[in-house]
Amino acid sequence: MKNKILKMEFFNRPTLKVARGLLGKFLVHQFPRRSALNLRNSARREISAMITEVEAYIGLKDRASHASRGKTKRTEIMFGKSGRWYIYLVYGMHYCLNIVTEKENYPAAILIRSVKIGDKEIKGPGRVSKYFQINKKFNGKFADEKTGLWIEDRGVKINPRDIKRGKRIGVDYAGTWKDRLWRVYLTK
DNA sequence: AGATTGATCCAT
DNA sequence: TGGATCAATCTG
Repeated sequence: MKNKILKMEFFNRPTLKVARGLLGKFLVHQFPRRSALNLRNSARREISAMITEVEAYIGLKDRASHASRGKTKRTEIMFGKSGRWYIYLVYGMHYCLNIVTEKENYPAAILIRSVKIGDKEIKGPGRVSKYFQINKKFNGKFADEKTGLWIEDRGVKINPRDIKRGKRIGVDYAGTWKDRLWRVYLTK
C-alpha cells in the first residue's frame, strides 16, 4: 500500500479517537534539498519512526492542558485548526511535539511521547523531538509535505488488544484531571 | 534525589 | 517587571 499522509479530517475528530489512531502511524521529517546541484547524489534526507505512545489534552476545563488558562499567545494554536503542530519548550530545555485536534475554537492536542525504529524505542517527548530535530520553527505549521513534517499511514495494523491506557505523565498539579487515562501506548 | 534551563504567565 | 511555574531528562 502507498504511504498515506494524514489530512486535517483525520485530526478533526474526538481527540481520544485520534490518539488511539495515531499509534502505529509514522512520524516523518523530510529535510529540504540543500541545492539543485546536489539533487543527483543526495537522496532527500528523511527521519521517520512509528508512533508508540501519545497523550491527549482536551478542552478548556482540562487543568493539565496549557489551554485551561484560556487563549494566550502561546496556546492560540490549540484553539485553531486541527492538523497543525503545537510545539513548546518545557523546563527551559526540551521541545514537546503536539498535533492539534478537534474543531476550531475547541482547544485540544496530542503530545507524541514515544516512537520506535525497528527494535529501538525512543521514550519521552524531549527525546523524540531531539531525534527528529524538532524546534519551534514548526510551531503553527500544518503537518504536511510543504512543512516537511507530517504523519503518515504505512499500513501497519494495530490490534486494539495491544493498546493500553494510563495516567498522563508530569501533571500532578492538575487536580482530578491528573487521573484521566488520557495516555495511550502500544504494549508490543 | 537534585540540578539544569528559559519561555510563559500572572500578580505585584 | 519580578518571580513562580513547568506536558522533562540527565547524573549520581
